[in-house]
Amino acid sequence: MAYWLFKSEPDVWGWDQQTAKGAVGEEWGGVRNYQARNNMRAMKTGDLGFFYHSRTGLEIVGIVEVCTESHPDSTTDDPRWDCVDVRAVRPFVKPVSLAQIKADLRLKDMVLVNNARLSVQPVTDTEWKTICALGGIEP
DNA sequence: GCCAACGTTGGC
DNA sequence: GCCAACGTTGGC
Repeated sequence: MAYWLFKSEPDVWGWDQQTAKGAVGEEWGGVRNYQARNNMRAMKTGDLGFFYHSRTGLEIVGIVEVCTESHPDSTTDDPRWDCVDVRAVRPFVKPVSLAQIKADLRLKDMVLVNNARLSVQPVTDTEWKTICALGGIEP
């Protein structure tokens, strides 16, 4: 079981919209970056991910679960692009801000800190536990 | 809204 | 296969 982080601009697709999709979830389409796509191809059903609000918000707001493994992205005919479906699991009691993450030495190696532009990224077990604690929930 | 950092494209 | 030009992302 692996952990991930999904970025979205809340003006385009936010946590509230994700939550409204319920257990059915929603396709994480529109990704046009090979590294991000490869990360999605590596995902298994049941893997968990953080839901991060980029550009505005700049915080992790909740947890999603991969509910459908990699398949062709319906937002394009280009066969290069695949994506997974994710569903909302639970919100953080307290969102964890980028500033908080940057200030925490335990999180200094996070991809979020070191490769800000990658929109779908891996998260280590340790980072997962640390951030869940900061968010006020059990991992 | 700006712009630095990064990824992609395409001419050579 | 290099690299300049261009487009996009995302923090500030």
